[in-house]
Amino acid sequence: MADLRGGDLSRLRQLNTLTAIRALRGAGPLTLSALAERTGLSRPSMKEVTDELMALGWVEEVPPSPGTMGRPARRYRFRADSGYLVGVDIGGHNIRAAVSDLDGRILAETRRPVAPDAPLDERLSAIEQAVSGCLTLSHTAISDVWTISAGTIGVIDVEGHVVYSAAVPAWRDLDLAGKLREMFPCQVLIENDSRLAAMAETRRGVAKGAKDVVFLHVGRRMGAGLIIGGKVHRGFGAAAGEISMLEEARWFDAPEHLQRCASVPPGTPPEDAAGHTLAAARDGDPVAIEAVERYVDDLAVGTAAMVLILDPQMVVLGGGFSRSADVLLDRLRDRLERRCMRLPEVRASALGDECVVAGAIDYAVEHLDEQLFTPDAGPLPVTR
Amino acid sequence: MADLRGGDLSRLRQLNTLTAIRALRGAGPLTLSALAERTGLSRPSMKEVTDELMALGWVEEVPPSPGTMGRPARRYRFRADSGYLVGVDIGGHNIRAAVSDLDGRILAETRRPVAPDAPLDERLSAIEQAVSGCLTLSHTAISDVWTISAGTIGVIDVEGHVVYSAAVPAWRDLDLAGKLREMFPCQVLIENDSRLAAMAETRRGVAKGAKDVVFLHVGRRMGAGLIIGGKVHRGFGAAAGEISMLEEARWFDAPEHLQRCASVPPGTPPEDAAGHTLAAARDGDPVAIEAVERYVDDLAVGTAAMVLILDPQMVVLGGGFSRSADVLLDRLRDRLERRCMRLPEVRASALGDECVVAGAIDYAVEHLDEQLFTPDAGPLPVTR
DNA sequence: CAACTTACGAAGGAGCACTTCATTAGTAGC
DNA sequence: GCTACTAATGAAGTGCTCCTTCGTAAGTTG
Repeated sequence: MADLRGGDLSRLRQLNTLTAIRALRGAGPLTLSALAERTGLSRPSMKEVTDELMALGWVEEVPPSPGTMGRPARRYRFRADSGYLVGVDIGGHNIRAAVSDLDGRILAETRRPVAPDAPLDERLSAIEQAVSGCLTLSHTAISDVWTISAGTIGVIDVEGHVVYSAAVPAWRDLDLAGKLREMFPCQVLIENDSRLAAMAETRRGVAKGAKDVVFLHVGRRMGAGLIIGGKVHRGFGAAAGEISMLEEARWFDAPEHLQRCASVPPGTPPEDAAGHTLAAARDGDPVAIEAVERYVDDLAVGTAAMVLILDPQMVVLGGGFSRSADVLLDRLRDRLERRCMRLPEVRASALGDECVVAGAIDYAVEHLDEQLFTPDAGPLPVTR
Repeated sequence: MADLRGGDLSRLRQLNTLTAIRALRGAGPLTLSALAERTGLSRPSMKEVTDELMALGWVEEVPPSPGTMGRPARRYRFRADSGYLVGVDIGGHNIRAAVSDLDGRILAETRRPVAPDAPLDERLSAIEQAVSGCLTLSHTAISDVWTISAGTIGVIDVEGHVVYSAAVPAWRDLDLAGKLREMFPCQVLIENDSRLAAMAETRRGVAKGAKDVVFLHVGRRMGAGLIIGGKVHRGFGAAAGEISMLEEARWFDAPEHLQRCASVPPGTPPEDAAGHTLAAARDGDPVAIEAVERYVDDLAVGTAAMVLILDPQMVVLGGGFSRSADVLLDRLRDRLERRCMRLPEVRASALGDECVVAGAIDYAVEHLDEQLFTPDAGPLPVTR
């Protein structure tokens, strides 16, 4: 019972215009006939629509492809470069940023280390530097950026305030969206990093096309991102996926098994300890294997809870530890098989460290699509 | 990226026709002007649409309301009685059935007891009797029934096969939808009972309008139904909500605390034991209170898992034990507050034993709406 | 260079919704 | 009982969008 608005004639045109854009996105350059066939419209009507879109700057003509029979058809493509999107991953130890076109194709990427206990100003200026760095790399002006989309640890409310963040002390109660809006003159979106990573997996990763996905963000901290019905699930208070708060789920302290393992050489910096244990387990060190077994035992409890509650199509293992997925995956699968009714596919992320940045960009793309393809949004804006 | 179909002129008309039906549903009889205003169409256009709908039998004229200024406007209403829906609750001990009109208003209801260990044939014939009983009560012919929608314990796959059912032995591996199709000459829908009850709560119960709801189906067996984004969440293998399978969630044996309580008089039939304990706790019996405390302790673990994972707007306590919600609700709220990040609203179902039947009917209504309001479904069928 | 293939562009036609205006059927006041 | 007022009705005319059809243009192939 969403809207009760009946259709005007102009609305039909609007609908067809948007359908044309939609058909041009993703698919490469298309001829008029191909477009007409895909959308079900006749060529003359399609012509009018494309003319309008060209005038508005959403679509441009590309040279016809030679070597074809008959008169060469003119081809049109979506001008993905008529605007740019920026994704930011505000992690504890690193700030990553990437620039993409409106199709979400990443053009440049940067990374800046930052201390976990750095004061707020330092952290914010690292963000600014990371963003301007990748803008420079991709020869893009900030004025051409339509949306900046950032992911960070913690619970972020609908307006972009950080409600809660265990990992970054300076983050708490911060109006992050407001701060970023002061820094950049464009639309700002904020989301939880695990949710963004989950999104990236369903858009461009191993879970491409899956509708119900549980993404495990495993590293020195545990997080989860849920895709339900093909959409990111935020929850009523934007706190969905925080299963690590539940003692019985045994997630909170699970990484300790890896970090405090006796096989880690003394003097190893704490951020590398778990990596050592996982590597040792891969090489057959029995002490390390024992630690990994205990780690996966704990990981599997919270995961089984999510699988039993949601019955997803796939569980994706991502985050820092997913580099050692070969050590973890079969063990996790084994535990889940015993605990769950139906074992979902269990796979490792293929996106690695870029998953949050990519997800932030995918989130911005989705936001753009929603703005475009919501019928009641009024006429298409001019892009130049 | 759902459909790429551009709009035809006829599609615009179709869209407006459906919008008109939509506006007439729920809202009572409407005048042409009122309809036109709601849908945004002009009166002349609306007139054509209503004429068409009258010809097809979807809408009928009602006498104009007297006592109004000016020329009395003719009024139209949706013919909710041009078809009927039947909802069935196939429980362990009872079969319930109800007949409703196309708006989901329940016209008649019946109940037939059946033994939990009854053979398949007996159970199926009880279903047939329950359905024909309420058809007789409401003076409805089976040929006027468009859809039969049934809810039952267990995991039901997409085609209506029972994949798993712990409670009803004869149920396992049954093609329930097929059996019902043999019995009744209409569309058949099958769903898990907890999910249907959850649906009823968001359509007509305490969770009306809420988008994310966890429904606890508590009684001698534990179940859960999830509403996510306003829709019933089935899961990829239709096994969502089966948290009681997880040992750590402590749901499976939770009812034992109530059933084996020392305050239950010896000789009480097992199905009444828990009711006794809950009643005794209400009266202040310390032994019973102790049992209830332990019960809610366990109930809260699995519930907290769902709340932390999904962050719902509301938790609804339903099922047999919800009659004693006054004893349970505050205790549950207290536990959840301690365990969860954000305490959702916690409320008791107001629908009682009818919740599954009502949900089955709501499910059928939703199915009908989807068929009607999916643009690509072709022209409206004639209803008479 | 001729024949063939394929796309383009203009013209004519149909369907749907909008606006406008005279008409009709009631109620309220004298 | 008559007149004035109100609000819905029905018909006519207009505009927009999309469709079909047909002649023309721009290539490739033999």
